[in-house]
Amino acid sequence: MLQKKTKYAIKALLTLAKEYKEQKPIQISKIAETEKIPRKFLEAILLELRNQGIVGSRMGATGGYYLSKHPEEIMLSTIIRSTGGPIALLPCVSLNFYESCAECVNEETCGLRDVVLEVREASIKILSKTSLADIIKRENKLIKKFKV
Amino acid sequence: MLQKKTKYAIKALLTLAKEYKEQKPIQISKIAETEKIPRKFLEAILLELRNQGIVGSRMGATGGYYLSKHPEEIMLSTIIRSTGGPIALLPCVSLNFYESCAECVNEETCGLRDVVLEVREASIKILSKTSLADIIKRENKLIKKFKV
DNA sequence: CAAATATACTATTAAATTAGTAGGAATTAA
DNA sequence: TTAATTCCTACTAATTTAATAGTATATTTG
Ligand code: FES
Ligand code: FES
Repeated sequence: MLQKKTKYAIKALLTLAKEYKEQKPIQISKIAETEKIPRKFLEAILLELRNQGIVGSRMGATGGYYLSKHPEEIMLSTIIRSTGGPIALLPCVSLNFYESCAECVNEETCGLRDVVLEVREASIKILSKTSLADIIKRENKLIKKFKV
Repeated sequence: MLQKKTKYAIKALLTLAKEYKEQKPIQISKIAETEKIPRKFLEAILLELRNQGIVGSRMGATGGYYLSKHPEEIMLSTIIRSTGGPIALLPCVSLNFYESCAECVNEETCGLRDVVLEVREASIKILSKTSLADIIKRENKLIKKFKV
């Protein structure tokens, strides 16, 4: 399961993506309101995303946050990882949060690891080809579909 | 990420699968020892698996636990679910642990949900076709491969 | 039947993670 | 200079996960 933090991050970035125009900042409070995210929590999340280079910011009055890349270049897998969420089901197959399995004698010959590796590949395949722009596209398609 | 509980469950069931012979019980303490699982914790896990119908048990001296089905019939997806682990990345796409997304206005038109749904399908496809017997087979293949 | 050896069950406790908050410093526009 | 905004550090609260304790109940065996 993704943490709330990760879900909030995705939602916040989607808001930025929807009004994307290079370097044009949007305020935390506005994002918090439209996405129903606790203001202070969102502040911390955006700060983290900034330190990861996913968003940029401008301080002071009329300041705020903006995407540091085009919405088509920001992938779901990147967002999940940047907010501390491992994608793999077990630490022994995680690229970015690797940890060896204490109880398993030998990783190389672990049958469970072998399966879980396959699941990770399948998940990453989808998550790393889906950008913020793609999510918005999907949304529009769904809206059309349900309006009929 | 799978919980330790889930990983312990899988490991324990693999031990039972490796010595599978209908109704032949193996003791908790033996499993705990070979898989390095805290004894009392494993006791609780096996009890839960029994209540889910995945294993059977016999009380008293010479008692213990045994698989209630053939190792080929016990799927990874079933074990994960039985130990409380949702497979989906978000509760709104979980079959067995469904919960609506508080902040999302409309599930039907949510683009994020749409992606996450796809990830779930991909994961379940693998997990629900992989049985305990399959894991053991994979293990043997890997052992062969690395022995050469 | 009694002793030994298992699981069954209930109730806690401990540890770790996640979620959220508080408050002031620094920065910028007007 | 003032108002609006992000930056940053340090907490606190809530929830979930991991693990333990202790007693009851069942079964085998001498
Ligand atoms: S090595 Fe990670 S599950 Fe065995
Ligand atoms: S409905 Fe679950 S993410 Fe939007």
